[in-house]
Amino acid sequence: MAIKVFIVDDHYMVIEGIRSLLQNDKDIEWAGHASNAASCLAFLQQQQPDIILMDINLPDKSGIDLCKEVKQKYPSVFVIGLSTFNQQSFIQKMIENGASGYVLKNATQEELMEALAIVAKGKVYLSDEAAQSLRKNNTGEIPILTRREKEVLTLIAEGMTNNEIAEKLFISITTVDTHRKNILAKFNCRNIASLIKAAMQMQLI
Amino acid sequence: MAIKVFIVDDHYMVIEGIRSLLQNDKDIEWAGHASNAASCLAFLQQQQPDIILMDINLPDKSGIDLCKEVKQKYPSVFVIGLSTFNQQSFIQKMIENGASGYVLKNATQEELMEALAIVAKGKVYLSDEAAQSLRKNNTGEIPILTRREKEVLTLIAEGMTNNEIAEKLFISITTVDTHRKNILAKFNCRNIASLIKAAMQMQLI
DNA sequence: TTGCCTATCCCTGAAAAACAGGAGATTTTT
DNA sequence: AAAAATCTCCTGTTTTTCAGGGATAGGCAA
Repeated sequence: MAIKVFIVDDHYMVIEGIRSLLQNDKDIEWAGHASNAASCLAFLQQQQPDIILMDINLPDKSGIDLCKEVKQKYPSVFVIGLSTFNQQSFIQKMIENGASGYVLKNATQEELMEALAIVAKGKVYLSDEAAQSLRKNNTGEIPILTRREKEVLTLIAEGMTNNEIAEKLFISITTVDTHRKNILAKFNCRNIASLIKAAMQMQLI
Repeated sequence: MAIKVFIVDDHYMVIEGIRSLLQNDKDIEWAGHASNAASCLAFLQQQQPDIILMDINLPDKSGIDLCKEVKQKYPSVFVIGLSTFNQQSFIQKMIENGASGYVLKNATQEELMEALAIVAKGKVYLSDEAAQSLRKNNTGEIPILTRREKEVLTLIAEGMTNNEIAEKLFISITTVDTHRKNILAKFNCRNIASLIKAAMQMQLI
């Protein structure tokens, strides 16, 4: 029985690319495509494919969130993350949210077919690069920030000084500084520059 | 006579998508593809296509720089920028560097064909969204950094102190400080936190 | 209730960076 | 060749950040 594959990606050319890669394979059935999370969910109400190839960057909702929602509502549908970014934090998040695989957009046809075959069996497929970046750099875990810390982090990223943040939040400068210190520790960063970079990469800002 | 089209994009699926979009058109001849700037330039030494569809995010060099280089060496080759990002700063830069068009990756087949046809005639094509974002929002201008400044910015983002950067680049601390100062001025940022955020958003890091 | 944990709060002193304001040397552009 | 941009370096002052430390309030579990 052919594997029914559905695609969510806001780039027409990527959809077209995948379609052309899959169309000649008899084991694959093209279930359709969506260019945003909303129409993907609408489609799933009508019918469920076997596998969804899901872009991480969607216009209305991140693929990471969409994945979670889909797996909650339709646990039998397998999700493969699709992304330009070989970022372990993304990969990790997708897997945590129930994805069965992660494939980079520069993957070859063989890789893609392999991923679909393996995931269809209920196993997990990670493209080589993805697996590699998951293994090394275990530092890439997303730190858990408290409400206050998130607040402070956001304000820091907006360019405010400790002084200004303190005034805004009605707390002492030294308190802001402590938060800052704790955030740095959680991110394992030496200074604000690398912190902001890391936080941006993890899409926390 | 068919238009010879060459593609530079590091995403296999995008290349495949475009190929499948173009392959049935008799006015289009597929000249080939490259996945990075270097092999694109190597190809051009052998032969020149009529139009290059050029991704802005290449692994070895930005499409913006590559465009400049290509137009310098082969002025008769037309370049169409290809990108996920509808950012007027990118569009502007590409046009400044001699590109004849800018198409988003979520463009339809018709748009793409139209762009190729118009550009082949020597005119400029901008996708509707691109044109629109060129008109409004002059705020998103990408600052022009010198080579040294880019270098320093990158090291700052990696969390290095002025001192360390100075050692690494074999220049004085005060020089690093000057670069830092100039970068902040160019970005119109108050401090490093907001600078890094801005630079990340502009994909400069 | 007591004890533990976490989030929140605060302090000091040293290090680092930002800011102001200059200036000479080299490379690129015109 | 002249003008403009870039890279280099300086002094001194102010501000911010960093790295120690410690205190308090609230939630939760034994």
